[in-house]
Amino acid sequence: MTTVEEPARSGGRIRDAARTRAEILDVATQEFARAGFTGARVDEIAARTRTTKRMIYYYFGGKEQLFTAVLERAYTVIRQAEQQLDVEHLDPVAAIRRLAELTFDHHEAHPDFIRLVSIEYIHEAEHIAASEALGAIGSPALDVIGRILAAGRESGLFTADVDAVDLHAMISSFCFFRVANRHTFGALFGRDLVAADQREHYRTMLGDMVIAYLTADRSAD
Amino acid sequence: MTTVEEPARSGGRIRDAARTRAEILDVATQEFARAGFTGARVDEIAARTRTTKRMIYYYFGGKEQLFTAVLERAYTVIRQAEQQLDVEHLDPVAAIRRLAELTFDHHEAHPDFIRLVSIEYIHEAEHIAASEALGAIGSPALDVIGRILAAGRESGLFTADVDAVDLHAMISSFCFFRVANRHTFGALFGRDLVAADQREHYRTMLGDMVIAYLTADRSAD
DNA sequence: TGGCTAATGTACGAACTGGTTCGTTAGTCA
DNA sequence: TGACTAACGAACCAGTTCGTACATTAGCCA
Repeated sequence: MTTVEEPARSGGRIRDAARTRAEILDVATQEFARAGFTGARVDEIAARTRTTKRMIYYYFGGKEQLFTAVLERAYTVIRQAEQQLDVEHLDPVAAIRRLAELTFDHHEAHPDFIRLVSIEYIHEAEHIAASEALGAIGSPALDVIGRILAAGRESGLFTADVDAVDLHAMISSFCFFRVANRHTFGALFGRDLVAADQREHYRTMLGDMVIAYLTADRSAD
Repeated sequence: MTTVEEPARSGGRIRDAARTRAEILDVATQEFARAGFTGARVDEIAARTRTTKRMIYYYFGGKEQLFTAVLERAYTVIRQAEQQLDVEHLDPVAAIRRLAELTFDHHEAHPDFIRLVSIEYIHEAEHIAASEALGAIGSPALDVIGRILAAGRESGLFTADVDAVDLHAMISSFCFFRVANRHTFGALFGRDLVAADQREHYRTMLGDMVIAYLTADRSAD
């Protein structure tokens, strides 16, 4: 989440539409992630900004559209990370593992993103549906996965018959759950899935799981 | 979720503490799942009940405690399902697959439960923490998993070095994600993870994944 | 340099919401 | 059978919350 820098306000009013907009988005992201859509307070967002509530309505139109804008930016960030992925020079096994680790790392580094997605689920993805930007964003990772899968199957290493979307779901589910259920799981089973000293353990576990699934001996089938 | 039956109200006031309490819980479960904790309206819950808001405060004390009670009952239901599990006569591979399928089926059959857990995560599990009942509920499934794992390792079938809690997390993550991200994932990737005609596909995929992980050839390690 | 507009700030209000106050009644038990 | 209490209902209240009407100003361009 790109954070707006903090230039000491030179007393009077500053006119900088881009900065004002970005600052509202930053604070709104935090507030929505903190309290959910309904729980988030427009006044609270305004108060933690160097501008006023009036500007939120001026730039975004309303609470609903503001949340949509927040989601759009959050998804853009993860898509950009995926785009920087460069694994196709690796052998299929290493490539998949690398890709899974990228997802793992991103989820861990962006708990706010996970919270926003959880919140959006409660609202049945209506804001995503309302956004043209998100409908067309696609997922670069999907193309990469598709190519790695094809290469792996061709070489005979991968035996599983999955497509890119399902494998992406499998990888995401593990990464998502670990963060999204950190507190509930912790309270119920007494284990912190995001504890720092367990990080490598779960990161390896994810890779092992995906590779085992893809390369399992299916001669008995 | 046990639903209260609907005896035609015989005109006057009926006094049935247990029924009133249960009815409030039923409606509250729906309302909280629908709109989240903050989004849920106490007045709305009362309106959809044959009693009044006054009774909610009479029996539960407040919105917060009502939500805690709703969570307690929801978790109790899944724990009961786990308790009825009878898989220890099966071989380890079949037993684990059976257990994974039970979790799969329960998550699919109880989307409201998934929503409640997601909502509780947004509130950092504070209601679970506030409930003595939930702190001690444990998970019968964990004991079962532990015994199956031990048997599988002893027979040499299972090569993975996981404990019951982590395997439970792995199974749950797949089942949880599929339901919890149904709408968001669908809107972004155009695939409904809970589509009826894909049910067997994902159910098999889960089992394959877990078994592959547990039985993977680790001789190269 | 003067005017024009995008950008900004202040103050307010109508509707809502969780929670409470006060009064009523059904059922039971001595 | 009468009194006592658990169970219930209606109306209300104080604080909050999204959204807006109105006033103002910075900065650019003719």
